[in-house]
Parts: sequence; C-alpha cells; structure tokens
Amino acid sequence: MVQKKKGPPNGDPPHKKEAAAAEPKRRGRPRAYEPEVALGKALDLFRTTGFAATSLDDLSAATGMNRPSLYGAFGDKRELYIKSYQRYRDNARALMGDIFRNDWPVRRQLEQIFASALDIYLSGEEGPRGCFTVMTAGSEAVADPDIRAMVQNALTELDKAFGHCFRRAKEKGELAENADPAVLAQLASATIHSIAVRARARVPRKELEAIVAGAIDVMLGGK
Amino acid sequence: MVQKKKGPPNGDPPHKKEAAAAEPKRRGRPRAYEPEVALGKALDLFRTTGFAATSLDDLSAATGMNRPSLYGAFGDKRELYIKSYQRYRDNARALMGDIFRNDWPVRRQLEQIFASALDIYLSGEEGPRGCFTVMTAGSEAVADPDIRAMVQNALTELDKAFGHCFRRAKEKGELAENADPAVLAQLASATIHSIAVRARARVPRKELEAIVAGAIDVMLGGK
DNA sequence: GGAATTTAGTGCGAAATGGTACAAAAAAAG
DNA sequence: CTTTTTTTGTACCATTTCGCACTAAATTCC
Repeated sequence: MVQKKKGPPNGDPPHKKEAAAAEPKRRGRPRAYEPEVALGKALDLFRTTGFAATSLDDLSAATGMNRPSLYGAFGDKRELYIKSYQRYRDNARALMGDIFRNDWPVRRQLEQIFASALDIYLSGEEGPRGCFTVMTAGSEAVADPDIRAMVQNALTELDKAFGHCFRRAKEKGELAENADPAVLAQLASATIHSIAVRARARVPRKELEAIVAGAIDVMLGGK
Repeated sequence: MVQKKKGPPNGDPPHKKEAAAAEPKRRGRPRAYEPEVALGKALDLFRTTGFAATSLDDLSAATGMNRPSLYGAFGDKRELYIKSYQRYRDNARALMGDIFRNDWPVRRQLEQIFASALDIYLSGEEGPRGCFTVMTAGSEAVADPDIRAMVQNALTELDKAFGHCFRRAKEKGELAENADPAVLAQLASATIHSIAVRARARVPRKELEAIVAGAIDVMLGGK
C-alpha cells in the first residue's frame, strides 16, 4: 500500500529546486539535529581521536544526538566513521579542485595547495589533527578492506591531481626539459604526507612552511 | 642479610662478560618468558593494531604472558606501548646508523636506507604495517605529550641523519653547487613518510621502489 | 628439608563499550 | 480529536576491558 502513496495535487512538483533545504514537510516528529552539522562534528572527533579511541558516548556528546538517534541516522560506528571519511575527502577534493582549476603558474598553484593543506592539518581546538587519510584511516586500512580501498583511492587521486598540474606546467614551459611530471607529483604528494605527519606532532607552522618552500624550489628546479 | 651475600669461591666472578645473558642466578621461580622476546611480540602487535585497538588480552596471547605477568614486567598498557616504541626506535636507529656509518657514495647510501625502510614497513604476517612513528604513535601524539615528544624526536633525528649524509656528500662534491643539504634531507624524510603511508595501504613494493628511485634522482639532480 | 623469594595462573570486580528495546513526545493526516 | 508516523530519550543488556588480589608453583639459600 505504499506503492503509489497518493499523487499530491498541490504544491511541490518533483522538480522545483530539488537540492535546496526545501523539505517537503516530513511526517513525524521533527529531527532535533541537522545531519550535515552532526556529521561534521563526528568527523572532527574521529580526526582527533581515531576510530577505536572514539566511543559512541563521545560521538553522542559531540553531535548532540543520543546513541539511538546516531544509529538511526548513520548506522553503526564503522558506518559513521566511513561516512565521516567520505565527507572529509569530499571537502578536500572540492578545495583542491578549486585551486587546480585556475590557470595560474605552477608555483602559485603549489603554494596555494600546500597552504590549504596546512590550514586543514593545523586546525583543531585541542591541537592540530593532521590528515584523516594519513593518520586515522591509514591505521584502520590494515584491518578493513573497505577503508583501505578508500585510502588507496585518496592516495592515487592526490598523485593524479599533482601529475595533471605538473604535466600542464611542462607543456607551458614552466618546467625543465628533463623534468618528469609523474615523479614530481609523487614528491609533491610526499611533501603533503610529511607535513601531515609533522603537523600532528605539533611542529609549528613556520617550520612546515619552510619545508614546503624548500620542496617547491627543488621541484621547480630553482625556477 | 643480603648485603655481603657470600663470596662464591667458585664460578661467576662479578665481572665476567657482564652484559651477556649470564644471569647471576635469580632467586625465586624462574620466568617462563624472555623479556626481550616478549617485548618484540608486543611491538609487533602494537604496530598492526595501534594503541587503543590492542587489548591486554591480545597482548597476553601474543607474548604468551598472562596479564599479571605483563603488568609486573612492563607496567600498564601505556608503559608497555612506550617501551615498545622505544624498542622500535632503537632498532631503526641502529639500522640507519650502520648504513650511514659506511663511506659509500650518497646514492648508494640512500638506496640502502630506503630499502631497509621498505623491509621494515612491508613486513608483517597480516599485511604490511608501515612505520610506528608515522602511523600509531602519530595518532597518539595528539593526546599524549610523552608520546608526542618521542615522535618529535624521531622526526628530527631522521632529518638530522639525512642532513648529515647530504652535507658530507656535498663536501665530497657529489651534489650540485647550489644544493641545500637541509632541504634535501627534508625531502628524503618526506619520501620515507610517504612510503610508510603507502605501504600501510598495501601499495605493492614495486611501486614504492619506483617512487624511491624517482625521488633519489631528483634529489641528486640526475647525477 | 624448611624458609625465603620470585614468578605463574586463576579469577574477580568495577567500569566502559556497542548496540537495542521500549515508551514518551511531537508533528502531519484524516 | 484520533490515528499514523517519525524521532527522542531513558534504560537496559551482553560483552569487553583494565587492573589487581590472591593462591599455587618453582627455585635458591640456609
């Protein structure tokens, strides 16, 4: 009896604005939380304490949802972790895409990418949290094939993005003749990994920026 | 009454071989485990599952010691973790020291260092375990100041070792005139961090070796 | 052989953890 | 106002976890 449900002759034609927050009037008791916000809080918590050391009580406190609601909205702890990680990656991808899309010289692009990375890695009220992929997801990757696949994906995506960037730079003559874009991309990725690790150990931003600057110089061959 | 103990006129004069396993005959029931071996097993386990996800029961099973013995020998879980990490670092330091002490050309030294690192990171029965510093200790570093200090120490030690290596290479004329040993050292460290992360995600050794080869070429300026 | 000493091993207990059942609450629909 | 639907919030359960008390065992010293 749920098949046709009823054709509402009044408002809300199926294609209005769609994605907006225009909810078509849900039926029961309204939610006391916003799923997007709650997921963000969960992500923040997982980023600082990792999977195993984060309890459902912690998550409940951080999101403001009680455990049954958490479960209903996101599934069990592992599912919530995976959704958090997906969200993190979506954010990162969007940020990087915005930068790489611009038609700037390589140096400028690299500077922006690394600066954004530092912003992400160094944020956090109780100390910097590093990179989700490198720190907590990497830890789970050994035991959990699904998470491992996501981590692998994150790694290759980063390599590819940098690779594309360097290839374009070479075409524009911004790199030396003998420069290999793929190798440079892996070096750039390695620099990202390195500052992620160091950020987590509370290496001050100034030092990380110096590392980035040095790496860029080497990669661009002093140009 | 334990002061003079008795001068045993027979074997075991106080200074024989000292540090060797020549135990001076302990008093009570003999231990059923060898502390060194047990610590090694604990280290292996911590490396694969991290701190929070490793229970005392797991450690007990891995070491063959029951929980009270574990506690008596190494203290609580956190102490055992720290001792394991110390052991890991001692091993790594010894290994690197052996390589850097040789008077080889830079390229050879770097190749050896990276090969050893891969050996460490890729070992493990249930899949590669990456680097203790980068993965599990890095995770704990946010919350625990003592562990954080150890991680910081590990990071700077690696930078320094590479720095020394490159400085000597430059003196020997193996590097370009404008090469900055400190920057190259940080790149070498970054490469270490990167292959540690990738190893944990089960990137095959061949790929990791390719990354290493490319990084070395860039660092040595094609020499 | 008996006392002293050190370790092994069983087992307990308090707390935390992940997950869920169930009733109360809040909204729309009839 | 009643029914239906969806969410909240309390309370609970089974399991795991860490740490330790206590007894039994094994060895040396006298």
